[in-house]
Amino acid sequence: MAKAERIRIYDVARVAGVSVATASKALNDTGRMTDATRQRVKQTAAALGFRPNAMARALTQQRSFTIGLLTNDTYGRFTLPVMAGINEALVDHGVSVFLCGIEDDAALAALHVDAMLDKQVDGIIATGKRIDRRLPVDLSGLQVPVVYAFTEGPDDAVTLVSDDEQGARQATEWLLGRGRRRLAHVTGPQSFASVTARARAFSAVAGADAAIVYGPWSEAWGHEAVAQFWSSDATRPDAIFCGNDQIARGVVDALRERGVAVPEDVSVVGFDNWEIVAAATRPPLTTVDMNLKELGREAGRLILELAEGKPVEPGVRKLPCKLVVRQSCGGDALAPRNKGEALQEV
Amino acid sequence: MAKAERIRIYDVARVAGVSVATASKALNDTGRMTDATRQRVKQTAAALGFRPNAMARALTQQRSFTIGLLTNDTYGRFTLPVMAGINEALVDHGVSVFLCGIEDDAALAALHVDAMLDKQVDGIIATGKRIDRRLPVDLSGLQVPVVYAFTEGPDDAVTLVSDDEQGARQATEWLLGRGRRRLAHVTGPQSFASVTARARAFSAVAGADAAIVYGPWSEAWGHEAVAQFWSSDATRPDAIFCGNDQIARGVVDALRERGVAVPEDVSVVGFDNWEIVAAATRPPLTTVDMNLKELGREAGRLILELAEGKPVEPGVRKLPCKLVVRQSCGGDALAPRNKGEALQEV
DNA sequence: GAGTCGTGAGAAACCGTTTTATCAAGCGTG
DNA sequence: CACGCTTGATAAAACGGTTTCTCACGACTC
Repeated sequence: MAKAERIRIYDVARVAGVSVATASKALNDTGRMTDATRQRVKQTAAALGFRPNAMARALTQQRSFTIGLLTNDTYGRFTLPVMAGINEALVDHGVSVFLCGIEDDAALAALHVDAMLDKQVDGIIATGKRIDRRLPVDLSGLQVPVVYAFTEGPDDAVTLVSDDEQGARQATEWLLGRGRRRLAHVTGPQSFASVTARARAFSAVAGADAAIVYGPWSEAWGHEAVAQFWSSDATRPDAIFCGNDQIARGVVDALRERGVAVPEDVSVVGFDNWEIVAAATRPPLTTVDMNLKELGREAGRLILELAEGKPVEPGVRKLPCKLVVRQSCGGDALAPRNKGEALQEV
Repeated sequence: MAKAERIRIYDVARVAGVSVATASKALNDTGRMTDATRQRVKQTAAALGFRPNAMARALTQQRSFTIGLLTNDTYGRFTLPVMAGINEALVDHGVSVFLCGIEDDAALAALHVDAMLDKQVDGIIATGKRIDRRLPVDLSGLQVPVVYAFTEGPDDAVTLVSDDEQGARQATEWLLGRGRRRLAHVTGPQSFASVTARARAFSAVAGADAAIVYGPWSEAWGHEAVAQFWSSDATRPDAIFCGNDQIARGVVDALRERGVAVPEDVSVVGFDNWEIVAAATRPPLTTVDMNLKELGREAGRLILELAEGKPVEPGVRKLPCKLVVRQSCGGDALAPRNKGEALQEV
């Protein structure tokens, strides 16, 4: 099969019996001409299967319909849904995404950014695996707009993060709503901004005397925390809100091994809604979903507006989390309003 | 800070006191000129911070230094390492990657492919979550080269897959090498080509009478399989080779709950080396790594050669797996030669 | 019937680079 | 000293579109 020569606007013009200029204007719905002419050109183009060369187009217009996505999460559970959301928001506008994984390597990052700039991207979205860390590259002062999603940016930048406090509040209120009264919070290292934000919200709702313990983001830490709590009758909670799903899984496993029934004796809530962990836990975890895909969609929308020159208010935008109810807290009679939707997404 | 105008080759030429043509040739090490002139132009370009406009360049040359990556794995554990490998192979050549997630949606796929073609990609790499399924889009007869990685392509295509049989053989031999004699294989649905390939290799090494049971790819199935085996004294194996790490984790958990010691009483091997599962299992899993990153690197190298017009032999290339030794089989006195390297990558 | 105006369409310039064709100068040669 | 050859450098033509500017023509006005 011979490689079909790609047909150019020149061909369309010739076949339709008009000039190249007229053809261009007809196809872009610009300029003035008879409606008949416009239709004729369009039909000819369709018949010939004409597709404009995006390179040539980008050269004259100031848009390449291309954006760059920079991440240092190669490419873990946080970046993945964010990417999916970005793509979803942009595909309808004919915008393609350059994916660049930079492994906390400043030189590699600079290399990728230069390559993007050379390729005339209309904007750059920076994303990472941690909300309170910056990528190892300076994106300020670039000639293209930048949006930061799930990673820290300069103060005057457009930044999107999930609302950790709101998510933690919702989880805690849910536990209280199920009649639990002795709440505990088992979470990650205090050096994470997310950890302190969630802990703050937990304290505000559960009361200042509710226990909070910090440790690594691992299943093993979940086991250890349970061991600590159950070492004395006085410290045993009837509900445990965990900083992520891995810790929650460790907690649930440890409780089962001790003969403590989940959710009958103790309710457990996780954080992240990491399907593979949350759904495999026995019983499956009720957990907080950070809505990362929606965060990605929003990032896509914003970078698009910026690329089109529309003004976007700089600052940090917090997007709400939602609780996904499974079985680790018991029946769902008191499920929050968004429950149905949440389960659907699972 | 005023947006600095991007400087063009025209500026370089003017400052260096040469024509645009000379400047172009100087910078690309083509054409003929005094070495002094060439150096002067290069220094001027460097001093001015000149970066060529990739769009303009792509218009004249026949290369855009851009490739498209199509995946229906949005974007799970298989595509991720493959992508990382591809990027790694291409970044040094100044090639950027368009990432397109198509959710088994033929219309979306066609949309993305058209967008890629419009953007003059130099090639397309198709990848997926399953080695024996095709993407819902026909990539044959395109005017750009295509490489299939971890997904099925046409017979006359360039295809890269991991060597399931070799991986399974290595795992099985490893169990025999540790003195185990009653081997069993707990794996996924028989409808997967990977499953039958691994089972075939397992049988060949462990003997035709070694048990093989098929089920879903889940932890729960691991539990259930153990229950079946332990229902009778006659059927209890002393080593279990699992079809993936999730099943293996279910098996290990089930054994522990029954008071069967791993690895003392029973050795367990997984498949996939999915860090998050393999490392969190107690004890951590010895498992087969499909070397997906290397597979991605190879895909990158191949698409590059094809884009440069070099001939590449079509057909299926199988890349070897390697065993990653952790603790679920006991000490590592008999570790295979690649053990050191394997552990390093963990 | 001459002047004005709105309208449809095309010629040409342009985007930023590469590449081809051309050309002037220098240099040895017969 | 005229001739051909090599060499360094440039002008100009691509590449495939968009956009600005110009123009011819018919209708309308007075």
